[in-house]
Amino acid sequence: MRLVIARCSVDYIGRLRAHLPLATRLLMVKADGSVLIHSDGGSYKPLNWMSPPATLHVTEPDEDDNEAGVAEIWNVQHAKSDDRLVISIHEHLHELSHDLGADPGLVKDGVEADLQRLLAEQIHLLGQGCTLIRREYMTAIGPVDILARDAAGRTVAVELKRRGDIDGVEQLTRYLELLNRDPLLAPVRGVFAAQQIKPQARVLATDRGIECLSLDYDAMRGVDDIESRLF
Amino acid sequence: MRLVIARCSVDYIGRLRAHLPLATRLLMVKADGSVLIHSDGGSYKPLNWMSPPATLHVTEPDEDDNEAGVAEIWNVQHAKSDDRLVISIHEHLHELSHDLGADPGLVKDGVEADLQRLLAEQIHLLGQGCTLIRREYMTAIGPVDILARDAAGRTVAVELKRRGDIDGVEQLTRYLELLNRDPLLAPVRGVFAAQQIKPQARVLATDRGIECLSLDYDAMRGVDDIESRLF
DNA sequence: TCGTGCATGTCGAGG
DNA sequence: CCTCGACGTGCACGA
Repeated sequence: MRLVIARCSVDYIGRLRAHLPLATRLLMVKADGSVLIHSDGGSYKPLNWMSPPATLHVTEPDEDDNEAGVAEIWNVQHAKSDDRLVISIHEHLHELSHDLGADPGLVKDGVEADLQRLLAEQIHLLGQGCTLIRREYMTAIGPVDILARDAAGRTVAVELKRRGDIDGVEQLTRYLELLNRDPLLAPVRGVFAAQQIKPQARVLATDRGIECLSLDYDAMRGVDDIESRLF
Repeated sequence: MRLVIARCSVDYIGRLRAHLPLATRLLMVKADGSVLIHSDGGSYKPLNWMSPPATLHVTEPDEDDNEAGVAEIWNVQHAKSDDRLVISIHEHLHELSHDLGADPGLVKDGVEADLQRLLAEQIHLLGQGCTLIRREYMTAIGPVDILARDAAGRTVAVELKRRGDIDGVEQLTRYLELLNRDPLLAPVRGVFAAQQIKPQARVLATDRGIECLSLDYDAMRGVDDIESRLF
């Protein structure tokens, strides 16, 4: 990785066009040829960037550029598209290079997949006597997160979200509409399950006869840990 | 901005939990307290990060940490939530600080507005004899991208997307429902226009009697260029 | 390789 | 403040 602090202007030409006026910024060149241009604020998104794989080609400024104070031009060309980044460097302030090597990568815990696994294992949270039919039950308009059968033998379709919002209720509504056309499954109950369910989503779900289920992830993981320790 | 190359491990506890095993990485501390942890690959998204506003508090390692080889611990606490990043620094390899100042920001040119302008200008793409009523036709629930009249005199509501997926069909459905209550406009045809339309969105649209229209942006821009050259 | 859905999404506009 | 929609979305996973 190569880090350069420089006064520069930047132009991106590709899926759209974008321009950064002259200012002091951090240029980060990664081992795979990707380039990030960061300011001293904002979130993790760079002001501008080039995705890998890309190649960096440094050229001398032409007469006009030279007159404008450009010392060096970086042409960053994406390897698989016409996307191009042109960095006009006016002043080179700092430089630092270091080989970081490969990274072991991030280990995540608590994304929707974890929540789905836990709910499938603790399917009784849907109600006494519920049994799992399957996770990721495929339909023409996408997979239903969890399909189960309740104590009375009715099919239950579960839409699972980390944060329950209106669009999640819409999604479940579409699934229910489709599933209820299948005589082997109908009638199908809907359950909207999430760690947090927004009031508006709860109102909409209730209005459509969809049950809301708040999930306590820490408690569910606690149960999972205890079960794991038994084996 | 402060840049540190260090051998470190990282733990994030917040909306989820995430862990980065010990490795050499770039730590970027911005002026607003945000922190980014980058490896030497991947795209612009850091391995882990803390959004602003946040505060960095450096503490000495306790006995266990010391034994494990930790030299220094960075506690990064988000100012408005419980999100927390703990960076255990084993080895400090490089350091570089520089005040970048405020950035003038990115100037973007021509994205979604272009597609809408082009379709309005080439309204015949909706079908022979179509005429434009207006762009951004306002309704109580938001603006319809394009409203037109077809050769048979029927109103046509167009929802325009760069990438057409189910959400766009839902949006157009809401507009059609509303527009069809207006006796001056009803009956209103729906056209879902996008550069690419996903199969599931196409299924849903067709099921609801909404026509799908794939747009060739390059061709449309080409026509635009030719027309421009005539004047 | 391509398509699909999630994301600690981020970001900006508008009510 | 919150909601909604766009994004050069990125990203992992499955067909």
